[in-house]
Amino acid sequence: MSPIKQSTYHHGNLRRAIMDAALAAIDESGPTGWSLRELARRAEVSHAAPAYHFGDKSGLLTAVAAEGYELFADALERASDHALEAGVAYVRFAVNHRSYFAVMFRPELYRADDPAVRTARERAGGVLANTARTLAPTPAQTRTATIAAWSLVHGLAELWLNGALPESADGDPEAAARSVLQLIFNGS
Amino acid sequence: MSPIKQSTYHHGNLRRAIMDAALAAIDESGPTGWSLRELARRAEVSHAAPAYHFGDKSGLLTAVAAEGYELFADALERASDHALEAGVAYVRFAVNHRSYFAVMFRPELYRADDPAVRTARERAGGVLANTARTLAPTPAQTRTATIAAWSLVHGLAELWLNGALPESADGDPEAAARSVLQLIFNGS
DNA sequence: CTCCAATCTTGCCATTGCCAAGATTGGAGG
DNA sequence: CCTCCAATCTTGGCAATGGCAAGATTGGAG
Repeated sequence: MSPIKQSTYHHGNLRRAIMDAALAAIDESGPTGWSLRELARRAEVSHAAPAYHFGDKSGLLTAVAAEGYELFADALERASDHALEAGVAYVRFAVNHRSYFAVMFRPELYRADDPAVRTARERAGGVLANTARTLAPTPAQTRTATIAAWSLVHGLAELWLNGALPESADGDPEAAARSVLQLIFNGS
Repeated sequence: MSPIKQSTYHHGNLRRAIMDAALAAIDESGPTGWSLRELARRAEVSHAAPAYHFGDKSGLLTAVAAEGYELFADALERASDHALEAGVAYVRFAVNHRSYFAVMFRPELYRADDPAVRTARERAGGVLANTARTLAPTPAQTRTATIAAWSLVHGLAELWLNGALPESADGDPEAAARSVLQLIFNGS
């Protein structure tokens, strides 16, 4: 709008802007339904700016996964007092941060052995394992119970996100998670 | 090897050959880790042969999803006598046919409203719902129990496939499914 | 034997991912 | 205040990709 021509060069760090554009794009078209150049146009940067900050496409997704696992670990920690609430938090995170979630559990899309990713993922895994530990009827079944609980919430999140459940059209994911978890934990 | 130059034109129907090449490629690099032209080279056809048979990339994945849901429904039907065995069959299908499975539950990759896909998916869903019906403690919880059972096996399959569980490196997915399901169903 | 529709190929173009080289900037050091 | 520099960002270019259009080949119908 200004009649004075602005510089064509950006100065601040565009890294955040590009990440946000990527998250928005993933939200709309899935983790692979967009191109780097399209992203650059969204963020109003040159077509090579993403490559400068992230190396390449899988580098960008690596950063998304790392940040995602950090946020995920935070969210699980906040609810780790009660196993049931932690399960609800798992599903809530998946639904409210679907861009992160859709990348995190598709290791073929990014460098899963990246140090930042590995650290964050292990932190989240630790919280999860700790929370699930209380669920096993006997100590010998700790591992099986952990896998069962994890599978339950992860499966619900995935089915909800990809629209396999009719409920995901208009329903409330947290309520669904709560009733499923109550049925499994308490038999009611 | 033959000294006589073969015709450069294929005659039979290449559709099957291209599908198989696609399945192999998906197996190696995930549902989006390959290109149509790479596929054509694999199947030793021209670079436009896939487009003739499937229209475009998402058309090819639509065909994969449709065939996948058919095979999936078959597999579930064969085990539908016992809920637990049906659950094991769910996981077994995911692991043994990961190419299909990886596409089926990513509707943003293909045309989910395709008639063939829709029919096959509804058939599989029917078998699943029928099998799970016996699990609810009270009739009012039928829906919740169905979602719970589905989530459990689906989550285990996903976690196993993307390597989130350490067990998936060398373990036996069917055994894992069986112990998880026994713990949830029988409490042991 | 002729012809045709289905099948498959070649040719083409805009777009993409990525690399190399150039441009611009704020800030450090004098 | 000036110079210089490293980080940041842009422009330019190339091979590969997806998809369309047009041409080639074939088995089979009549």
